[in-house]
Amino acid sequence: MTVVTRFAPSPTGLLHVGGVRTALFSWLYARRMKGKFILRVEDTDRERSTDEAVGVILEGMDWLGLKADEGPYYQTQRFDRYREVIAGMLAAGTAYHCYCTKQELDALREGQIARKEKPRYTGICRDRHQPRPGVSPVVRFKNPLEGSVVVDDLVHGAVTFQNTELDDLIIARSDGTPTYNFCVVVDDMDMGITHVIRGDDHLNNTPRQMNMLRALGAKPPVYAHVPMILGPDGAKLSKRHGAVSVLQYEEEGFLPDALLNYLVRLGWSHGDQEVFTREEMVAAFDIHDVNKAASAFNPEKLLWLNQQHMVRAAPSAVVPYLRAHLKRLGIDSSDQALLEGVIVAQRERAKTLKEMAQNSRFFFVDTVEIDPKAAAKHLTPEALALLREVRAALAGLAEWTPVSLHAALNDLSTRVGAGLGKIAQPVRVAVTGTAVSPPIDATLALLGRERSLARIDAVLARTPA
RNA sequence: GCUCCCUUCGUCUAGAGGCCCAGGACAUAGCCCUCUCAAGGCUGUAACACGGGUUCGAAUCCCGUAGGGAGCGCCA
Repeated sequence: MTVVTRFAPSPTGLLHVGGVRTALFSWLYARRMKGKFILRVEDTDRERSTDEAVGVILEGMDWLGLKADEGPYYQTQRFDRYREVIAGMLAAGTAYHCYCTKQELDALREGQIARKEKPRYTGICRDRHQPRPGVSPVVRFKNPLEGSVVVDDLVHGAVTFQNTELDDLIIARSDGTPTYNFCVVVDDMDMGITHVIRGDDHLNNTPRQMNMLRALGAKPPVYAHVPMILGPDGAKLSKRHGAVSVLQYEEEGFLPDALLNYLVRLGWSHGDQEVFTREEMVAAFDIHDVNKAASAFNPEKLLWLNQQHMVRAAPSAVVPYLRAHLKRLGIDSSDQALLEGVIVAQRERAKTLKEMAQNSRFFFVDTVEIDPKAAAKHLTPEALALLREVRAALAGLAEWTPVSLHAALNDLSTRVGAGLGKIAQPVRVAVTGTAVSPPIDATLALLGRERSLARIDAVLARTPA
């Protein structure tokens, strides 16, 4: 049997890391089992669904590289099918029209709550076959009155629910539109979903869905309810607690593989391994190994992983991402060799691509502005004197490579009896404008002879100190 | 209120009765390396929610308690 999984977000809010992780688990499981992964947009709530949210879902999945084998399907385009199924259920007697009014239901519910009972529909209309004038009915599913339902969950194990705890849920509103729990059932059935991987907030809905599936003569899929992701403070992820659009992580300079790597390790592990390539994740992932408990999102570890991925990835693979971030700073470079060189030089001192781009401006602009603080500290009269020596030593270099530059600076250091630090800092400030940069030999090499000497000259000429 | 789920260092986790006076990772502290900043290396601080059982022996099994979460909508 081929495994078919699905990711079924509703576009009523933004796609955040919680959703991304369930999408990732579904995607990984499908890849691992050589199955199929389907994207389905659950937009039956016409009121709250927005095109913007749909856009974020599509763009987000695309950025993450979680490619769907089928879809996106939209529930709003399947209304005819839902209506057909409902008609069939009404004919078969597994569903019935309910003429209770909202007011009556509210009163019923309030009474139950007042009596400290579980609020539920009591099935008044099960046997009322007569329409009530002026009331357009909803359609309810006729849930079994006895027995129990066992969800054999891949994460939680067997979970048993008594049918007496379940009531007859509405599957079609009075305006005829189908409701969520029903659409899910029809879709999962029609699309041949074999494994439903979703947030454990849906565990309580599962027995009803299984009952409906059985009423429709379909075999329920295997379920895996994965725990939720909490905010860094352990509170539920909400708009106030870091529940930002997944696209924000792109803007902040994260590599998609790093985010995925971070997310997969929330609730899942593979020995002591922390860093996974996408391929390694696919090879090692098993939904059976997912934990039951919710986990808190830790931004610091994400940052660390992002750097790990920047360091381990092939520089050429990082180039497009760095370019995108440089572009945001108004820098448009297509110098592949320079970009790769910058990545290698900077990746050990940046946690994000955004940070890397910011710290690398000086490699791409014509002239640099000298940070006054750095100048005050490192461009003292003595330092300028040394800088003049450096200028002379470098100007005569036959070749301009990290090795030759390093040798030249070392020679100068012993010749004038000053530590390398005394020599490197003024040069660094002169060519980068700041007191922080990659090793000075690597920096000079990447910058090239022309620009390096020009910047040193500019500083020497700048202040007639 | 009822039903269901969850509970190992600050955080993510390993652990499926003896290998655990609990291992790894992030963070944190110290040291080393060092041309800046990093990265890296080494060392340290730090956890089995609580209480009962079962057992020669429990983080691991059972039962409670406490705490957290979810569902109970003509929302998804």
